[in-house]
This record gives sequence, structure tokens and C-alpha cells, in this order.
Amino acid sequence: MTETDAVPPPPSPTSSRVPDKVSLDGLENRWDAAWSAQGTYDFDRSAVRADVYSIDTPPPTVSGSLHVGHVFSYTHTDVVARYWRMRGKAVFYPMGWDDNGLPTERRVQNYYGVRCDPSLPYVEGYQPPLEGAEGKSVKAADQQPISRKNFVELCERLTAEDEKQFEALWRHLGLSVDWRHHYQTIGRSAQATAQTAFLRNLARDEAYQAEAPGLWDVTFQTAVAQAELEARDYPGHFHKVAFHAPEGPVFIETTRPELLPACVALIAHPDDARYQHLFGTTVRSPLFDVEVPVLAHPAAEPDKGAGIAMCCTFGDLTDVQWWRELQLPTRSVLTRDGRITRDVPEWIASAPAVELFEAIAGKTTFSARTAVVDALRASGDLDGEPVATQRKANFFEKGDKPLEIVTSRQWYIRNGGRDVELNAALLGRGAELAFHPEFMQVRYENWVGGLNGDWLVSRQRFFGVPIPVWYPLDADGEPRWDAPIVPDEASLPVDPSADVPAGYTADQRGRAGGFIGDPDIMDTWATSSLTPQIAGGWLTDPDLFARVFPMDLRPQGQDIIRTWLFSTVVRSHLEHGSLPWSDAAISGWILDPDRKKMSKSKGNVVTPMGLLEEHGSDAVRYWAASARLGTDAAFEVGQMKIGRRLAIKVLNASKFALSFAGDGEVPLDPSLVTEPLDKAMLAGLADVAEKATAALEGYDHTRALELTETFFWTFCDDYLELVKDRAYGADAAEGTPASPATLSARTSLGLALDTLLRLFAPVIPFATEEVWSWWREGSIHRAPWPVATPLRTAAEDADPSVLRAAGSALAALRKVKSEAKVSQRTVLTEVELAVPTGDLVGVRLAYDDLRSAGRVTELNLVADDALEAPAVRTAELAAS
RNA sequence: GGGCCUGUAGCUCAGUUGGUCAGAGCGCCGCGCUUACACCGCGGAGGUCGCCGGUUCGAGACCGGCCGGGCCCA
Repeated sequence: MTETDAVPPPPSPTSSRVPDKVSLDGLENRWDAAWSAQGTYDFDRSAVRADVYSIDTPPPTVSGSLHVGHVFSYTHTDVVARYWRMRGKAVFYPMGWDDNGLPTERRVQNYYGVRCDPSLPYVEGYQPPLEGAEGKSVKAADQQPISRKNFVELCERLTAEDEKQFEALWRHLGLSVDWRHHYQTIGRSAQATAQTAFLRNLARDEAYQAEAPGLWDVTFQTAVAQAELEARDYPGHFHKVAFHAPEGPVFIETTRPELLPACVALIAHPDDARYQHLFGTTVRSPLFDVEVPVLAHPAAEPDKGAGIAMCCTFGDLTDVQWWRELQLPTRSVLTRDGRITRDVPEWIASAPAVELFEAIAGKTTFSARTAVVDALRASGDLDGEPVATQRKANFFEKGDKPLEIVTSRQWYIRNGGRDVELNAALLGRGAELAFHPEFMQVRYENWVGGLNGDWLVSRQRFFGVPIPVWYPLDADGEPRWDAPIVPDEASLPVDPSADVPAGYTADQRGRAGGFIGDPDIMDTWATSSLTPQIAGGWLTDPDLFARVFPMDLRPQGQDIIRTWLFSTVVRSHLEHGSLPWSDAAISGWILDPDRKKMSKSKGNVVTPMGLLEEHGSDAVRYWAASARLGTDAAFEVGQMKIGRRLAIKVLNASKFALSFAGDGEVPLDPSLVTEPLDKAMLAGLADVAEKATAALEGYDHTRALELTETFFWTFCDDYLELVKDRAYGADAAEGTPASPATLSARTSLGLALDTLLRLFAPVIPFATEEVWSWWREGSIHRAPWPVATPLRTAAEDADPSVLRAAGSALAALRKVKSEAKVSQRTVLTEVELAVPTGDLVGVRLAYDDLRSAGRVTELNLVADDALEAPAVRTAELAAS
């Protein structure tokens, strides 16, 4: 190394103030307070985009509780944030709370004993009947109905409390969030953002409304999007039912005989030989006596049941497909509450059919099914008895009854589910996005490739961002759905159920010639798909937005690639014509020791705060950081104990390494390193620094940690032991200056510590900051990420294997004492040590240190190529 | 049924483009109060790398098939 200008000047030597006793206890509170007071993690908003690293943090659902899975994945993100901060980036690391949506609604209903009724007026200064009825479920009849605005206020009140606790936990965990930048998905700014984005989608014809059959949850009475589906096994029975053709019965098999009155066709596969003669003819349905055509469609499955199916409007998504593609009539018999319609439909004509329908009208699908099956049995149209089966049914992920399909007017945002070009463009965005690990990209592709419709964004719920439109009422008081009235962007957020559109007065609400507000709210993902815009100040702070967007990183769980990740890509693509971020880091699941996904109920047994308090935050972070991105990890207390051990070791080893300088200064000048063993150690550390840096750049924090940790233990167990006596200055008489050899050891210890602490800082921020404070100025988390240069300067061209060779020679000496069952402090008066030739040079270079660390009086080395590692041939133990 | 991930010491996992790669930690066994650390240190035992073929001079690593586990989509 000759270009001295490439070498940064050595840091000025620093005195150390090492406490007599070191401990991890209390570090979390102490350093959180210090970081907060010093603004250690404040985002520097003067930084230009190229110098910023911005993170689109997942806003946790505040109405749920945080569990160890959150601690796990948020730690991954924090490691990345801390790394880039040390690399000199202005890290934009905000925190959001997802308080919008159904989970909060349910909690608020029970907590305050209320229920939302959007038709009611707002009450100023409203007091709820209950406060803190946590855990109990208040019956709907006992819930006090209140206006949407009052309801939303209560949601906000409760979530504010939750958010305090969440923040306390994140601070205790040591997330290096800039708490000045936080948001709520139900906050005014988020609402304005969601509504603005929606109105712009509408203006560009990317949002539209349609009256169409869609999945419907009868419990929550809301439409549900494809992304919220969950297929579950659901018990049912196959019923073999006869339809009547002129030449005899045609048997179909169905699990939903109660939908018989909604039958519009029988459908078989076009290649199915059994039904060729029936295609184009009509048959009559049993009991209800409706004439329906027999048609061919490739979606019919020949080997399923009889191979011919009845198409009803609507039993499942295949029915919808047939209905749409074969242009079948609509004969709905189900209402939004999951019951059979009260009125007899006009297509049911014959007297017995009408009588039967009247009998099932208003019944749940379950009781209607029993009635229809009884009738089929009585009429002889049921062949055999129903056969039990497990079928897959679609459920709302938060629901517990199978979804029905109901025709309703809903809002959609185009997401490529109906448009080949947009679909291809979004697949292109996915390919452009760097997933970590890479294979997660496939999940995105599978999802986008398998979309079967646009994104349904309207929900018939209350606590959420309202769809920001009104509709004029015509002279008959009927809404003109096709002519929505939109607000000015400047007036957002609006609540159409309370606010009045321009050009109207409040008393025109609901009157002929007046207006009505859209009663729906948006899907929670319609808001959280805009977290980069919300956090980055898209509407309110364009200067900030330009500095942080498109963001660098989206960290999240693998389960919400189809929802959060994809919907965010959609919004950004439509609004900005770009990806919302360049990289996506996908964390795995936490599995309990039985290899099952850690459930919330189990997660609550181990509260995150309890975990942090028991093991220490650094220890828990170590456990999390030991798991690679995208890989499921076991919830393992053992790994946390190892993390705790590491953190304590860092304190102790640092205390030791710094102690040699006494009250004097810790030297860090590379030119003071003269001993070969010291150079070798620093050469090895330089390699580690380079490899760890490369690993972190590639989002492989696990590898970086492993490299650092492995080196650190060798540093403690071998290097520190070898140089101990030399570092003490045992060769110098009392009161004389330290010898060059001693100075070399002390400098090497200082340099090594300086680098190791910084390499560990992203994973164990508390212990490393504690040690840093003993002898350095400022926060380690603002210190530059270590580079190899000063280490290489000190090491020159030393071979790192010298330390390995000396260490294994030391192990051979230890083994003698261990096998002799004597203390490691026992003196060996005379030793013959056989060393493989390859190690001989290294062992010779460390000869004095080795002799001293092994307490050997006379150490003779002999070469032996037959050996793999140094071995003691003969040894004389001194009498103890 | 399709796609993706996964199967390495009792446990949790590393093994980068095929060539000392059969590893680490925990646990286990034995030893040691050594002035950084007993929340410690030292030493040791433990595996036919899921199974069967194939490619290769050489395969946990690449290819094919099978078996087992997980997730997603039908």
C-alpha cells in the first residue's frame, strides 16, 4: 500500500472509561432515551435522492397484538436500516399503524358497546355506554347505534392507546425508526391520499363501478376481493338429482341442491361423448319445473361426479364464468344475508313449484337445503342418498361461513385481471423488482398471472376511508350511479355520508332532485397500497416525496405478496408510472417447535415485551437476524440465549481489550502494528469486513453476522489468549514505556474492536453502543461502516492463516492439560510439538506468544506432514 | 392436479460457481474457580448429507424419478 492518500487518517487515540462491572441490564431504556434525545435516527431531509435510503415500513395492525413474528421481521428491516445508515445514507425509516378496517371495528364494538349505523347523525361530545369491555363480546342488540363519524372517533381513540404500546415495544426492541415520521392508515392524511389516488384513478378510467356477481360474506355483509379469499375444506354431500328430458332423466350431482330454483343450464364438457346428444336440447328441472338448456363448456370436468353440472346463478365462480361466457339469464334466489329470497321469482310458475318455494323463502341456505332434499326424495328425483364429501369452499379470510355470490354494484380498480396489456405491464414491474430472496418473485408472477378480475375496492363497512363520491337523485329519487359527483382534491378527505357536495345543500340529502353519498368505504388495501405515498408526503410535502420516492425497500411477509405488495405496485404503476421501490425483502414465518405456523393464540402466550425483557433485546434480535430472508424460522429460545451470550461477550472482551491501555489512550495508528500474529489477525478481519459488506449489500444479513461472529469467537478464544501477556506489557519493567511488541498488541486490539463493534452494530445495537460509549465519541450507529483499508494498511501482506495455525497449536497444548485433568494455568516445562509443515511458518511467527499463552518453559517444534493439525509429542507437566 | 420452497450430527441450521465440505452452535460426556467473562473457559464423542438411478476423473451440491414436510394456486 503506497498511496497514502487512499488511507483515511487514523482516528485520534481515545481514552477509555470502562466501567468496573459490565452488564446488559437496562441498556434498552438508557440507549433508547439517548438516541431519542440526540436525534440519532432523524432523517436528514436535506439529502438528495441518491444519498437517501428509504424504507416503506409495513404498518402493523394495531387492533391485533404484536407477536414474535413481528419482532422477527421488523428486526430484519432494522438491520438493513442500520447498515445503510452507517454506509452514510440518510435513512428514511418511518413507522405507520394500520388501524383502518374490520379488526378495529370489531374491537371497538366490544370495547365501547357500540355499533355503527351510517344513517344516524353525528353527536357532539358523545360518550359510549362502556369503556374497556375488553375480551367480552357485546351482543349486537345491546350495542348502541351511533353515526359513522362517532364510530370512527372511537376507533381513533382506542387505536391511539394501542399505538403507544406498540411504539414502546419497537423502541425497546431498538428499531431505528425516525418517530417524527409516523402515520395511521385511518389518519386524515392517509384518507386524503387514498381518496385523491382513487379520484385520479377514476378520472383516468382506472376505477369504475359495475353491477356484477361477486363474492359476498354473509356474516359481515360485504363484498370481498379475490385477494382476500381463502380456500378451505368444507364438509358437504353430493346429491344425485334427476333433470327431466323427453327420453328420460339426466342425472347431475350437486353439493348445493337448495340452488335448484336458481338453475339456468346444465353444462358438460364439449368432448364428453355421454352428452353429445343432449347439447342444444332442453331439460326441465325437478320440483321447480323450469326449462333449461344443456350446453357445452370446457370448464366442465368430465371426471367429476356425473360429468354434467347444473349452472346456478350463483353457486360458485365457475357458475359466474358460464353465466358470463354463455350469456345465461340471471335467476338469483339468495339475498345479502345469505337467505333465500322472500318473494317467489317470476320464472317459477307451476303451482307445486310455487308452493315449495314459499316453503323455503326466507330460510338460510342450510335449512332450505334440507327442505329441497326432502322434496326431491318425495318426488323420486333424488337418486340414492347423499354421499358425504369434503369440498373446497371459498371463505373470506376473516370469516367463518362460506362465501356466497351476490350481484351488487361495486367499485373496481383495474389491476390487470381483465386486461392483457395491463397484466403484462404489471408482470413487467414484478420482473423489474428485486426480490430477496429471488424465488419470491415467482409468487408475484403466479398471482398476477392467475387474476380473474379487477380489484374490487368497495366494502360495505364503516371504519375505513369512504369512497369519495355522491350521486345525484333524479326526479323519482333514484340515484344516478353513472353520474357520480366528485369533490375537489383540495377538500379531501371527505365523508360523503356527512359532507355535502358542491352545489347542493344539506337538506337535499336523500331527496328527489338532491343527492346521496356513496355509502361504502374502501378496502383496507386501497389505503395501505399507498403507504409509500402516505409516508413520503406525496400530497403534503412534495419536497420530501422527491427525496424518498420511489423508495428503496419494501420489507414484508410472504403471505401478503398478493395483497399488499401487488396492490402497491398497481397504484404506483398507475399513478407514477414506476415501481414504488427497487427492492422487496420478504421475511419467512415463525414456526413453533412443532413446525407449525405460530398462531396468534400461541404468540400471545409469549408476549414480545416479555421476551425482550427476559432475554434482552440484543439477544432476541440476534435470534431474528440469524434467520435468512424468506426462510421460516423456529421460535427458539436457545438461539436467544446464544445471542445474549454474544452480547455479554462483546462487553467483556471489549472491557478486556481496552483495559491494557490503563487510563491512557487506546492506540489506533496502523503503523504501530509490527508483530506478525497481530498483522495476521487484522488481515483476517479485513477479509471479514469485505465479505460481510458484500453480504449486506445483497440483503444477506445472516451471512454477514455469521462471518463476524465466527471471527469474533476466534478473536476471543485464540488471539486474545495468545497476546494477553504481551498486551499487558510483561516484558517492560514497572514505569518504563511499553515496548513496540506491546504497543503492537494494544493497537491491534483497538483496531479489531473498532471494526468488530461496527460490524455487529446493526444486529446488537445496545451492547455495541454501550461499548462504543466507553472510548469513542458519538453514536456507533452514526459511525461509518467499517472498511478493510486501515486493517490492510496495518496488516500489509500478512497471511491470515498464521492466526489459525497458532490457534491450533495452542489447542494442542490445551488438550494435553485437559487430558491430564489439570488447570490450564499449569506450567509445561518441556514440550515437543509436532506441526504440519504448512503450519510451521505460522507457528514459528507466533512462537513467543504461543509459549507464553501455553505456559511452556521449553517449546520444541518439529515438522510432521502426516498430521492434519499440530499435536503434542511429549510434554512435561510442572508439579502443581 | 399445477407452481414454489424444503429434507445435512439428538436439536436449530451453514455448506456461494461440483474438487480437504462432511461443518457451526446448542445439547451430551469429561475437565478446569485461568486477575475480561462461571450468563465462563478447555477438551471430547456424534452424520452411508431422505431414497434410487444418471452426468462426471470427482456430487449434500448438477439432471431424472420416488418418498416426506411446508406454502400458494386450481
